Amino acid sequence: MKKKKSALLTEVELEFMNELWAIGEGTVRDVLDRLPQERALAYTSGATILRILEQKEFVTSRKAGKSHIYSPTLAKDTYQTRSLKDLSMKLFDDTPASLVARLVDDDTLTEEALGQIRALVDRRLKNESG
Amino acid sequence: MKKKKSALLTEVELEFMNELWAIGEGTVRDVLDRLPQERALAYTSGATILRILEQKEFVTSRKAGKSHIYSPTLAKDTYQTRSLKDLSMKLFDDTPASLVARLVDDDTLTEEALGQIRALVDRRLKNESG
DNA sequence: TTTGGAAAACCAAATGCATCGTATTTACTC
DNA sequence: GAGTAAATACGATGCATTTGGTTTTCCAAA
Repeated sequence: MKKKKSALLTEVELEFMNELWAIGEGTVRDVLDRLPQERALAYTSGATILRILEQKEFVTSRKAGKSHIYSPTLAKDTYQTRSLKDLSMKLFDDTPASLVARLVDDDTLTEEALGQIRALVDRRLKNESG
Repeated sequence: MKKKKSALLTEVELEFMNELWAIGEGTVRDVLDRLPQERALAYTSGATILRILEQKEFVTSRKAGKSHIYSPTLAKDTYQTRSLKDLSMKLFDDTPASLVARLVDDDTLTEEALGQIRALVDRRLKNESG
């Protein structure tokens, strides 16, 4: 009885979800129109992706006129957390600190970004409920 | 002429690379023996994965006796950075700070882990070459 | 030195999923 | 009812994962 829910989005699925998260909800056309110029997908391709997302329960749809309007069933935040957990588990021995260690070692990080990161951590530590 | 270097490991490839990184180098048998009990892959499956990794230039091999010995061509650190960059780009608007924000918002993070994270960031900020 | 066997390499493919599209049908609008 | 835009059905292609069957390679014993 292994309920091995995949839970993670594929590359193209994520591409579509990002647009849905940005606009809240939308039709196939809405999403397609938001993709970059050079990404010239056929209408049916977009429809297929959204249908698959619905099947995997990442989105739901409702009928409006002749179109379906799709909306995410999970918040982007939630999915971000899930992804980080997955990456941490697979590549960082399930140790979030070592993930951050690698991140802040990145030479291309700006000082500004570093400052922001410290501020975030500090704020969180202060707000810790005792 | 798009030279679309994939650059990222698949799930099983990563599983194998993790073992190679742990032991430095090894044969098909060496890697297979390190996988968890319940992961009962056929020998040929392991050999195939390593051959693909070699083809993608994530490992090289040398002959020793009748076996091949495989070793990584890139450090785990390097690949960690690459993965984080990819995740940050695809899911965090290319803003590492928001990635950390999500990470430290995770309720399951221990206070200890949070402290470690802050220490890392502080150390990095102090060591900034002026 | 030959040979027999074990371990590994090599080859070729089956399965399943992700991506993308064409052809066809359906459903509004005027 | 004609025209248009969306939905649905269906399938081609390619990659990831896994394996079985066959050949090669090396070692050790007769």
